[in-house]
Amino acid sequence: MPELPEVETVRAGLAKSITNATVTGLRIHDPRSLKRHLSGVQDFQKKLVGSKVLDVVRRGKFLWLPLGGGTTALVGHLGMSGQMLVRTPEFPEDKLNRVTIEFETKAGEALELRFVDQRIFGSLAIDDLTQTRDGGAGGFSAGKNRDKPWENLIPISASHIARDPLDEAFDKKAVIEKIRNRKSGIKRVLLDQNLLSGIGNIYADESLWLAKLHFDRLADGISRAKLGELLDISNQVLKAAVSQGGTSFDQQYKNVNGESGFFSQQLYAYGQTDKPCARCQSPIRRQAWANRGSHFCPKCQRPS
DNA sequence: AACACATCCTGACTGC
DNA sequence: TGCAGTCAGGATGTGT
Repeated sequence: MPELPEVETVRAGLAKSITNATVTGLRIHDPRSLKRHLSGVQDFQKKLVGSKVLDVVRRGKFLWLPLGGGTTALVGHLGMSGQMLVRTPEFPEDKLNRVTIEFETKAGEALELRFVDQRIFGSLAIDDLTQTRDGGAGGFSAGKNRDKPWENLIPISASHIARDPLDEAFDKKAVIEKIRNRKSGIKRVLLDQNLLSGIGNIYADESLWLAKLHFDRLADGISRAKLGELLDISNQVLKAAVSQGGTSFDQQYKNVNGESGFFSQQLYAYGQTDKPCARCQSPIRRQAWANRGSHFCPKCQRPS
């Protein structure tokens, strides 16, 4: 599913419903969803149940919920098909639910967080928080609060993830220089979460269409000015998609209430195979690429 | 370090 | 209806 805008929509939903809630129980329906918690499901349960959720933080496509004393967090990644649904206990069972976390909110209400994931590429884990590499904030969470002791911490398992284009501390100039040192095609570079995070197949294709760049254009052959334009475009696309609650193509992406996002109505390239390019009317093409697909306009986006 | 690939999985959908 | 084939918003470990 989910790239930055979808994960941010989930983050905001979780923050609203379970900040300051306490974990009262755990039901594991498929332990494979906890495979990234290396010390086993017993340990996961022991560290989670009884903890209070202090905050909900995101960097790129990683989410984490600082717990208890603020030195550990529940780390979630949605992979290709993960959903985090917030339900009341009476709400009918959700299909493909892998893990249920039971909460009591500050107001005393019982809620469940259901981790639904068709393909099981997503995961939940408890991880220790560590200082960020650049000393800045770990990630984004609403309401800046310098009193949050976990402000400048990040889960060890996400500490290699670069800042995303919506991050206040995103260093555009530095990222441009790094891109200029890459000999891969520009799309591969855009998808490299160690260089900049949050962009996946949809928003890569959209950004490249808007910038009129072919996905296989060698990154080191693109001017600094053009790369700056591309990063600005990515920033705008991600922001616009966040404002629409993300992109829902099928039943895979839903917010915490099980609702779809609306950004699919504003896509120019991704999923638009054979439809006319909005600029030049040439049919958009889908080309097999790196075990997935690239959507582009063969006229507006030339390989060289 | 950087790069290209294979791999982890299930279910929905298409066409015969 | 059944069955094979195709497709899917991602990260990671591997060998070079």
